[in-house]
Amino acid sequence: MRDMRRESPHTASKAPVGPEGGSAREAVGADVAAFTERGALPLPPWEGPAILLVDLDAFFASVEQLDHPAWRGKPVIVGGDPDKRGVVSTASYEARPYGVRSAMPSSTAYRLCPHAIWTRGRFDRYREMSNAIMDILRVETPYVQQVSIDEAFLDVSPTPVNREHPVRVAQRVQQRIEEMGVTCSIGVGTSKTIAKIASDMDKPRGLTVVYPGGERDFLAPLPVRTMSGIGAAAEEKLRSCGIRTLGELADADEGMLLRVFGKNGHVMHVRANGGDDAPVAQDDSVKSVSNEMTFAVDLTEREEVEGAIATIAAKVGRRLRRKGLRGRTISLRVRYDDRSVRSVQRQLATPSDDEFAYTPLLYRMMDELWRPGMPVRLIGVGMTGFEDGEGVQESLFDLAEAAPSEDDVRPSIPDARKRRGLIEATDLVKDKFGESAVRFGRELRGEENTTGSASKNPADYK
DNA sequence: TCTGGGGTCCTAGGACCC
DNA sequence: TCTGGGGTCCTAGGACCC
Repeated sequence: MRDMRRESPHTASKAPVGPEGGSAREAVGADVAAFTERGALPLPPWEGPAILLVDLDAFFASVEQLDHPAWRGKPVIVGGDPDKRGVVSTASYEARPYGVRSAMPSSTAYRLCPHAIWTRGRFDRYREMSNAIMDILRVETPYVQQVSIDEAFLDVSPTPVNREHPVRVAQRVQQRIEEMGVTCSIGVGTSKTIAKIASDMDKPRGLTVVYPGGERDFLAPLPVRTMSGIGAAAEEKLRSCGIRTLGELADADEGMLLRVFGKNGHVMHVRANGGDDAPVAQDDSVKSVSNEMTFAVDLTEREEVEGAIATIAAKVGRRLRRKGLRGRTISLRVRYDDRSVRSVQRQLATPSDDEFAYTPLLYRMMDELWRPGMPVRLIGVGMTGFEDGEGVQESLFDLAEAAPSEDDVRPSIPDARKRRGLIEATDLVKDKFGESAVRFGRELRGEENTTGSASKNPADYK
């Protein structure tokens, strides 16, 4: 692992600076071996807010290496099949010198590193590990915002009650996580923006600290793309305005940024100046649930498409029920073989978690997206519009009493009751024997034509 | 045999109401 | 009859993140 880090493109010449202009890594020690020896050294005082971003290193691959000792020290790739339009979810640090990266097509990764150990991933296991690690973080502070399966912000600002130095907290967190069998990189700063960027500076097992007052100098030389929220499109627009670094962004005219980027122009400007004051959020409620399927071979027949919709709709329904959520808005997304995407959404008369209720509506929505002779590459089904107090259950009686509407998909009372019983029974079977144990008529037969990959989204493991 | 899947948030236009 | 705003909801699409 240590050798790999020297090969990382991020580490060279990017040591962050503190108020005295020195390297924070000098003051702090960048790895566990160093900080356990130097742990007693006095640290420069910390005034004001302190945010940590904890990022688990090559998380999925690291869990696989933890669970398979024979895989340790070897290139491990978690991702979809190379011959089925899959992509790399995570590459272990041993695979990265070959050029393998996240989000790369698996076929490319296979060419670069044919001897790598491949696995589709075990997401329940990653979820379990992630939850255990998040519990460790919550021992340090209740102010933990999990942003994905392998990342979380912590607000560890010193208070009159707890004056512990934020860097000491970060060192302890790093050690506790290593005791779990995986490693992490941590950024420490006065805002989420700074902590996030700092955490990316030194991986794996890095600890990068930007002291209060050092924000602008830290950010100024970095390319704009480094900052979260600036992607390919914004980078290109900024470049056409002559802005390439965060320093140039910080000095840019705010009026111009507002004209070009709207509300986001202000946010970008503030953040580039080190002024981000976004709180570590406590709200982690789920806002949408969706499933997508990319087909290894494009679909051309309407019947195949409806079969796929039924399969995906059933997955969404099952996840909604598991979470105790019912949504008011159903959406259908189609990607064609030219990669163009079209989508439609509809309001349901009654919030639903029941695929038998909304699948016929999805078929009608498909009529609007259907392009005869245009092969279908991907289909997605999503539900949004959950009630505020999520998980509130409606009785079957309420379900049948609600006012009818044009797109009403509700059954009669006896139908609803029978169906609910059927759904609960199949959910139980699927809990016990797995997702493919029970299939209904319209659902796709087998998984052979789908491509698998890994999600790091928080909603997927709550 | 290039380019997944799960999310969040924003925008812009239209409908509708007051 | 023509003219306005503002507010909210809905819809489609897109940028962005891990």
